[in-house]
Amino acid sequence: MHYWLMKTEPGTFGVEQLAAAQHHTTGWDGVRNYQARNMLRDQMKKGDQAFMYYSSTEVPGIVAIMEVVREGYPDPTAFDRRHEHYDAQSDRRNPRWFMVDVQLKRRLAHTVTLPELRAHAARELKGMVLLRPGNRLSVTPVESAHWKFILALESRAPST
DNA sequence: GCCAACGTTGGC
DNA sequence: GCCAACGTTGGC
Repeated sequence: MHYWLMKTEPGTFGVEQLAAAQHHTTGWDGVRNYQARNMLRDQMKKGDQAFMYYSSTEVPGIVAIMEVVREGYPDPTAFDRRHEHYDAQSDRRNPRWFMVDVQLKRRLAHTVTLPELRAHAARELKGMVLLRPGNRLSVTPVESAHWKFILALESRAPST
């Protein structure tokens, strides 16, 4: 089993919306970056776990755990002329963009914040892709040791 | 195939 | 709102 981190902006799609969705499940559509696309299409497997991460918010951080419940398939929003993620270069015969379905497993007891993660960037979370300078990938792999450590951070007192 | 210009991401 | 970092585009 592999672990991932998936970014979202709470104003666009937040954990409340995922919790309210049918079967607590949503298609993670709209990713328009080739590196992220490759992971969605080729690497993410049913049963993999993913952190839901809030970016572009007052306190960025990890808010929930999700599970991949459907493996990569073409992102239909790319075919929809009226959709903001429409891409004329993607067609059904040769789709360019892919997505997976994810299901909410649980919210974290409290947000594990970016500053909190950064505090461990030199040791326990060394090499974590999210923490690499200039990283902008919206889907990143998470090493299992890092995953476990972040869950241990969750059970500590919330940082301020 | 290089690389400058441009657009986007996302932390601060 | 600023801006650094990065990806993409397009002229040559």
